[in-house]
Amino acid sequence: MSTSPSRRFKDDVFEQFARIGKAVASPKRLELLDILCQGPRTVEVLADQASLSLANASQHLQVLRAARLIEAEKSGLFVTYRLAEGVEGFYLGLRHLAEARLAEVEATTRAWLEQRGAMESVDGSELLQRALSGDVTVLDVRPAEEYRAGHLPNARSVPLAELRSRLGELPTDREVVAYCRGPYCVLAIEAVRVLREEGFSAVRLETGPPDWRAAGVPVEAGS
Amino acid sequence: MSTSPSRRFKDDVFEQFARIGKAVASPKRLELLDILCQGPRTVEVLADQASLSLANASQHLQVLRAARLIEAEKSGLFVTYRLAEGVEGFYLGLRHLAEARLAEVEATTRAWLEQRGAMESVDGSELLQRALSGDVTVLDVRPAEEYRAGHLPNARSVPLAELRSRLGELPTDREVVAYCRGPYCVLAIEAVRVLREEGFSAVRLETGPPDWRAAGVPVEAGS
DNA sequence: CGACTAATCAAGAGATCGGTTGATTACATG
DNA sequence: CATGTAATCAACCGATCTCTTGATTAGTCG
Repeated sequence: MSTSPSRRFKDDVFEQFARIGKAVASPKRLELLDILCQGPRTVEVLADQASLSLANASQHLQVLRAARLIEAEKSGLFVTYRLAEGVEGFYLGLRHLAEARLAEVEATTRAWLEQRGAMESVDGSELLQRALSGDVTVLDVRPAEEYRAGHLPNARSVPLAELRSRLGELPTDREVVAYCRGPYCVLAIEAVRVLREEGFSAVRLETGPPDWRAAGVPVEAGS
Repeated sequence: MSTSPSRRFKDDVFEQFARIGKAVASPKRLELLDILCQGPRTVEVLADQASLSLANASQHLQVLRAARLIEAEKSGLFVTYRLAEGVEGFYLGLRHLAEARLAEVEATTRAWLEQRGAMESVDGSELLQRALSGDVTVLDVRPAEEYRAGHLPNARSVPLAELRSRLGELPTDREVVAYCRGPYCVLAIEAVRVLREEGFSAVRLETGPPDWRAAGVPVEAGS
């Protein structure tokens, strides 16, 4: 059976589209994209954060690069990968679609949060407004370096690892809002747990820098 | 080696996200989504338009359904599939990303169009404005049934199959704008070729109903 | 009820994908 | 130039995916 030329054309086109699809068909590659939404990273860091072997991470990154979703830049001994133009928006769109349509995502997160005893879910945008307003203490509990790369205007950097030892710095009469990398990062969840243990009134802001950028919320850089 | 609970959580979450990715990792499934952007269809029609065997189409549709991208409704002997909420936007986003980032898509289309001798590429949005303004003849060359489901305000339905025999209906002193299902549908390309052969000044509008809906362009229904 | 049809199910062959391991390349540094 | 390190390449196995074929399930109609 012979194929019509227009069929061949369509097959070609959709084959191309599917390259993007195939690139985001693997959980690990999605996780790499998620990490890269935070900013450029070297292969080693990516492999570490995504719990992959170096070789495996490198392979996944090359798949993403072949689909033009990320770009590589070699400087000296290190290769730094960054998201390509327009990919952050696409990834967030995929995530939102998954959250909206797959009840399982909600179920998984709920299960995790409940197990950590942190379930009161404050309305996200309202909480973000309060964080921006300045009448709560806003904590950025990511590693200091990530804080430097971009953070909420009046957030102070207190990496989770240092939180316990720096509790004295925090005013005890104000509510504390903690955030980290986004909805599926666990740093802020842990931070809130610690803060509550120590008697603070703390809540978690579920969104992170990528979400804010996409929504046009101002994100400061530097210390 | 034991995995930390937070690693397990992340793995679960990204596994869920990847369900969406896997669903759009196949060219055939993307084509099915593309067709469904035009409106609900039965399995048989989908199989036919995508050049798939019935069983194969059914399988692909079930993959899409498992990812909650489409919904099925059985009425009598037929099962009608439709896009789920928010999926059209996601699909268009994927397509735009592919067009923007994969030079190969551009190359494929260009090759096809050149071969058909139809390469002058008029600016899309400007052409759409002219089509809406009413001072050109606008032809919807899709099957009549699809015209009825939604079309540009002052377009008239002239299915490609009937075009040659109905050329007399068209004013000869005005430019003709023909459109079909979208950028990767070949009906309008063929229509423009025919029209030019017959002495008309004709151009193709590359966008289609899904694009217009996404852009907020009014789309009328009925005859 | 029996014939017919839309759609799905089930099983299998072949291709593709994912991750591991060990070697190799490319660059920096003493 | 020898050494060390970031990253990639190459080969391989098991798992998953795709499509085909043939049987099966639901629903319609005479």
